[in-house]
Amino acid sequence: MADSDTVEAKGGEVGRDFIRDIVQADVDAGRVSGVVTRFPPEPNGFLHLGHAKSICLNFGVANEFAGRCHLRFDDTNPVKEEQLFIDAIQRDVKWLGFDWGDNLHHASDYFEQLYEWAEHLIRTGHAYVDDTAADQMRAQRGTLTEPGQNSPNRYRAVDENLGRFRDMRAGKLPNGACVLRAKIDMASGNMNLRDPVLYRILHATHPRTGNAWCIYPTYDFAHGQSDAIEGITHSVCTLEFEDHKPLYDWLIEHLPVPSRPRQYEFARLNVTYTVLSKRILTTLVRDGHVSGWDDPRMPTLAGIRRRGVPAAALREFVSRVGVARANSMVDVAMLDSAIRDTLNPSAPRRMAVLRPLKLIIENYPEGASETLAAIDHPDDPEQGTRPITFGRELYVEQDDFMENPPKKFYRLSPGNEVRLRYGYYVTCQSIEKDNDGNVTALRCTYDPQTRGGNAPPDGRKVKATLHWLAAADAVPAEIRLYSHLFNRPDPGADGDVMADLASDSLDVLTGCFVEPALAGSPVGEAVQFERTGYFCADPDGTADRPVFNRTVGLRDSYAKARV
RNA sequence: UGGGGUGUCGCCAAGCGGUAAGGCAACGGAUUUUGAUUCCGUCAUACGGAGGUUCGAUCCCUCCCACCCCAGCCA
Repeated sequence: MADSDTVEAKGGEVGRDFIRDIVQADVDAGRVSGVVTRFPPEPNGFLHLGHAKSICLNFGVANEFAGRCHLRFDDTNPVKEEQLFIDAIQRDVKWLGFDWGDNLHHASDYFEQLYEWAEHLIRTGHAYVDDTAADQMRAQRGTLTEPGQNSPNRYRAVDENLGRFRDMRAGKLPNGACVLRAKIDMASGNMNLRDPVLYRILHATHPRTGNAWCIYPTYDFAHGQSDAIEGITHSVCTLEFEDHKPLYDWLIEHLPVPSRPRQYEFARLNVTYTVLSKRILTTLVRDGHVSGWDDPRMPTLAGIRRRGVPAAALREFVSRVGVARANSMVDVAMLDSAIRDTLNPSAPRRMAVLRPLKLIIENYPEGASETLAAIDHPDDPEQGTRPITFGRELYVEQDDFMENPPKKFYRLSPGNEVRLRYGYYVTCQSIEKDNDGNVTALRCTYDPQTRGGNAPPDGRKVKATLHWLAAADAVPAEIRLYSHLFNRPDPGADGDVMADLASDSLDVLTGCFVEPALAGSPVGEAVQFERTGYFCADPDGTADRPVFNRTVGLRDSYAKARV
């Protein structure tokens, strides 16, 4: 894992938001003796950018108020959950820089207690077993504008309910035979209060409890009670659970739970050109549109990490986005900006040529070469320098040459002089072409008085400085360029998300060269390829053939002006 | 005449009755051996709309409009 720094180690100021204001007010008023939050993922997929917002919020608040944040797996639906996801989630939360300490919990840890509380509800007349078939139950629930109807089983005797519920637990009934329902109000305007299901029969193997259970609590019955058991003071979730709060509170009030947690909701994160829906991300992986959950184009923490984004950049992004209750769509440019701002101060500079064009220096002695010094970081002299080789045959970027340049093209063109960074001034004298008219090489001359890239005695200036590599020791590499997975800012707005999948989100360049210093780059460690972008080695690479991922490009005002 | 939310600059987002923070983007300009970085500067007489209360309203009230969520034995 490339990024092991923790939030504590980073320090930094945190913005204010309505959640923090509520917590602060509760602390000030003495309503809570300590702040306890929780991040409660269901282990049915990988964590993504949206989860990062929740993680930073929950762990962040706990840290700021010297409280604690639990990692709790909301594992109440065994048919969707897997150990693979449980492991990945823990890895990703740690990578993001947060530590739950001893507070790793699972809703499944509370199955026995939850079961007892379900019986409590039955005994107090607040819950009943309903044998109504699922489709009929749906019909009886009414619609958004019409009230529902009471189930014929609603007034079964307590003893009968208890016996039936125990039969459910004992495995005497098949899936779907019946459910346990809370007895609330079938006419409520809030659908969640129309006798919600608390338990269903699921003959399935659970990743943690195995076959110990064949009935499982629903989210509504498990979540608030788990919060109460753990002493959560502020149960923060996303807006779509707002309608569940009355049920959350109802259950807490009708059960002998040990504490009184409160639920608060914030708007989930949306980012342009990406999708943060577990259902769709799962489809992308399952149908092979990406190489896996950690494909660098994926908005998953695993994918983002593999692309080379440091955890600190994600935290910075989340902090810039803020926390509010208004649905919004954040410009992905904000993420790119946070990544650049995080990487720029420290990423070592290197040279790499993505699309090589041979450059031959006619007046440089054949067979000769020399070693020059390249600065590792222009703003951080502490990083020092590294030796680079200069010779008669070099590679420069195809984009840095134009035979017939437009007005503001400062780079190489016939007759034009440029600086080769840390090398020499060179002037293009002529070009070589193949039979198809493609430029195959540039023939140049160099000025020996500009060694190191310094201006010559006559004070001549050049308008461009190019990156380059000596053909003699350039290391062949594969470089993968990624762009948005979707080709519109609001994928799926027209209905079919898959129809908006971009066909060109992955660009694999195979004839690339990188400087020798890059040969053994540790996987995931950020470097800046000068004038190109931030990159990191991908695990797919080998010692003699490294593979690099572009994390994010550099700002390019020339490219922008060009279009 | 179902319930619950939200509407402040192109995109996020502060603001909590006293005269519109900040970030991203954009656009100028300076410095620059990365057309990068950095640095300066520009960018809401205006807070969904209409009324009202007030000396004064983005902040309070009323009505209206738009958008989001809810009818899983998913979370």
